[in-house]
Amino acid sequence: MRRQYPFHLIEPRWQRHWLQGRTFRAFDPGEQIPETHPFRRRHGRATAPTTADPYAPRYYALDMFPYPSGVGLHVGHPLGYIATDIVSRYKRMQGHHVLHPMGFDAFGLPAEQFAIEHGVHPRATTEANVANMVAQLKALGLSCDWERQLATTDVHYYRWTQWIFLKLYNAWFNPSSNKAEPIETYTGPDPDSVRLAYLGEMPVNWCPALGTVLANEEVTSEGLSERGNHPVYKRPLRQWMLRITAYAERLVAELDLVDWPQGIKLLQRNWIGRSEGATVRFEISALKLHLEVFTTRPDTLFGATFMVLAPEHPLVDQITTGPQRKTVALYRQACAAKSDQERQLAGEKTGVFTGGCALNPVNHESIPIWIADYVMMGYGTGAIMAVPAHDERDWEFAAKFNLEIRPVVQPPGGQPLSKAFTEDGVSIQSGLITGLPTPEARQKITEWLEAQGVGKKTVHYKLRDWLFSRQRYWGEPFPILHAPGGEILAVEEADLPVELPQMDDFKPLAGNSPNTLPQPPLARAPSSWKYVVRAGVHYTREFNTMPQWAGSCWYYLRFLDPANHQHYVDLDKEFYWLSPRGVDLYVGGVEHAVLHLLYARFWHKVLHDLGYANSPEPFRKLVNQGYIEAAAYQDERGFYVDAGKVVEKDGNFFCDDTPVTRAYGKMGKSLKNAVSPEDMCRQYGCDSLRLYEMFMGPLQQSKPWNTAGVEGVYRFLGRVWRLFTDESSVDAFEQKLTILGEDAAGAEDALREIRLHPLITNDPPSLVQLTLLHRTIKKLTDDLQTMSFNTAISALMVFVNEAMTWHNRPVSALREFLLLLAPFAPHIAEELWSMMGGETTLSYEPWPACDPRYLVEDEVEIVLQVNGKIRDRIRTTPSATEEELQTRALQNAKVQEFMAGKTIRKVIVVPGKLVNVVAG
RNA sequence: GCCCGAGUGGUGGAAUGGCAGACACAAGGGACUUAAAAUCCCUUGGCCCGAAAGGGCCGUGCGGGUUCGAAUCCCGCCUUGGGCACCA
Repeated sequence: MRRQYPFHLIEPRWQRHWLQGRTFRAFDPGEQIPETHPFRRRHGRATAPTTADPYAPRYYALDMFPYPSGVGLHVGHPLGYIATDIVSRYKRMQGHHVLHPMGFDAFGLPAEQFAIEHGVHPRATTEANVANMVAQLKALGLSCDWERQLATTDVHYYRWTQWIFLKLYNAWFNPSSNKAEPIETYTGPDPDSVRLAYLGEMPVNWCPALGTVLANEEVTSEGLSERGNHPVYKRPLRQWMLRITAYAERLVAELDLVDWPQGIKLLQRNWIGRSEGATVRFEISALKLHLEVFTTRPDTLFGATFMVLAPEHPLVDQITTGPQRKTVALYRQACAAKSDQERQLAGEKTGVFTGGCALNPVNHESIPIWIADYVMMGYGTGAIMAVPAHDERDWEFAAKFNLEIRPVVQPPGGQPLSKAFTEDGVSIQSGLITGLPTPEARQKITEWLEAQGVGKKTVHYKLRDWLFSRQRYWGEPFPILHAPGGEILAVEEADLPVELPQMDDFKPLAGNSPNTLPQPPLARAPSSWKYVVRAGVHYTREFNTMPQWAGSCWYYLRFLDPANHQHYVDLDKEFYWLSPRGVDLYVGGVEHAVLHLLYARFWHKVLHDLGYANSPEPFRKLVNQGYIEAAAYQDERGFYVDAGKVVEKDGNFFCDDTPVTRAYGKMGKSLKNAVSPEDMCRQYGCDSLRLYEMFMGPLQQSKPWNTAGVEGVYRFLGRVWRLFTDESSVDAFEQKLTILGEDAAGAEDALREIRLHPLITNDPPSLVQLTLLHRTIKKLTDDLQTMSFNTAISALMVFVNEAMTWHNRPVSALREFLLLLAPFAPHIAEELWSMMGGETTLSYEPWPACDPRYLVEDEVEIVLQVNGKIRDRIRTTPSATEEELQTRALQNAKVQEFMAGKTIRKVIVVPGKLVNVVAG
């Protein structure tokens, strides 16, 4: 296949030019700008010509940074990077100061697993992988400020991750001010009980196969680890927790401040799971005890005919009466033996009676107390009042164990209940709230409970505190020391970082038994690291490490000031780039909806409360790119075969002559259908790759990769090349290349011998040419605003297809076109720009302005309809009045033909568009 | 089970109340060429009438509705992707 244009010379040349010229350096306010930098010509101020105009609008475009995995990138990864790069380049041309950084989320399981598999230290593999991926990313021509590159594993980075942890440890959430404050402002008896980072002994998700505990967010709904699908067990362990629940309310409410897809907001809201209700106190007079339950339907209290406790509830032993002890003990044992997964498979309800009874506070009836595993210890108080008439689960339980079902809410129709009625209705048989509709009943009974001192209005959340420690080597060490007596001492800020010790054996101790206990690898670290003396006391370091999410919680802040050794980020820079509402554009996969995005918002809010960040939210606008899918092929055994080896014959697929079946899935290693960006760049050039990824369809949508589809945009760039260049000089150049060798030293110089197309002239563009140009400018500007890259590229194609037929090619129009093309295909645009006499780079050239004069049309086509069906079209001036249009429509032969024999009932005229004659 | 999103030619998609299928891919035909590649031109949703020019009918997952007019709005269903799942 003949090469469309010499991208293999053009692309490296401009990538080198940008890098060496520091073209995409994001200058901070006050920073010295080199004399010759194109940024200076655009943004240098007359009064302070050497620094950037601090008042120019700034723009922060960010990608979710990648893991530096050993297999590198496939063409699915750059989708978002290309999108933010196009926006960055566009914003730069619009006069914004653009910050577009890139970094690596290098701690955590994948990097460590890779290191274990290859028997090398994770530091070494991480560094090699980062270097490889940087090269891959640079080859895409991203306009990143590489001087800000960082990795979460850099000591100078994780030092500040540890510093933020100390801030969390030394802070508490003050409910009266509704924000985090330094722990010193806490006046209660036990500061350790309110810290935002605390050691808690609680049932956690223990995954023996991974040798570590996991956060709730890392466990799937099947009770398996999100990474690797290993079984997970609940075990009570003493672990570091972050008090994210203190922020539950703000994490829900302040979603209103950000411009995110509704779906993502909904996912977060559902995960946080706010529900309003009441806590109600049930006395157990015989034992001088009481039980608290949480209910969202306090209006159904009069229908509570029994109570149910979680099997693990701490009061079960006291409540259980003699004759029931054996049954209860057996049932509790059976429950404990079940994994989360088994317990979630909701089969028939099980449970046993404890023998105890409690008093319903509203009517002082004595009701039996049961235990059942459909009540979870982890939500509410671990105990419920059961109202079988109005709760499906309670109904099922009552039906099975023959307990009373007492309706207390009348459905609108009033028919007798055949199943639980859970909607709103009118209270009946309910004392003081009888006759009230549900919302009022709920409010009135809550007030009554509060007045009686037996209950209060309560808000509950599904969100649990964040389990923050891992029994892994490759993570940030905690800046925490343990005294022999168990007291905790935080490492002084001045003593940070706590460096990860050099170790040869860093493998986690994995096991198959759920009863193996976590053993952090750092417990095997050298004694010199493990033991610390402070003020004569011998301390042991914390052996757990932080989870992968820690580093990604704040990297967008460190990009603002990556080399600062005094502060985690300079507050003035933070204010400049992030105020008032955070990163301007954040693009990444939807899979981080409740993990990274929730954690990062939490940290940001703490930093904000403590005065270390100005904005209340980290990410103002979020866009989720879709997945790139690709055909994947399975053989008879169901194993995936290398998609690159599959051939199609008459609609069937074969790999090495054995038949295989086709399916579509997310591109990646596991489906053996990855396509590498390098292959694409080698064959078509990265401008084509960029263009194709954007041309495939809307960014947010998942779509299948089709390598053949690249041909279309590649041909388009070939046409662009031929629009500008003289054919005979290109032929001469190609011949010279053949003689010199493709990559010979002189090859790049030979590029300069290519002349402009002879039809390119300095003549002013014609009206037709200007009309096309300005329509294209309008379309591109609108589409970039909404990130509709696919239709923007289509408009560029329309322009070129049209311009190829022109008899002259006016310089001014072509230059404007290049500026429109530049964000999408920057290399070819730069090359042609310089051929057209441009100096240095077009990156800071002003974005073309659309002149509305050229958008007005002197003639429009009007559609003529009869009863909604198109019968003819007429051409007319855009200013034609409704009357004129109506007259012309009614006189139209085709219209009359279809109206024949009918009477006109109505005529609808939409000026500039259509006339619809309604006849019958 | 509940909550979101999607469903348009052979394919990716465009059109978000006013011309369905922009722009591409693939396919077919032609020009150029010794040949190929590349390039350029033409055809390309289905069915029907016509020798042709041209014309008609149907068509945006399915069924209903609102409207002069619906791919687009509303109701019900089907398929599919994702999230949650005994959350009191």
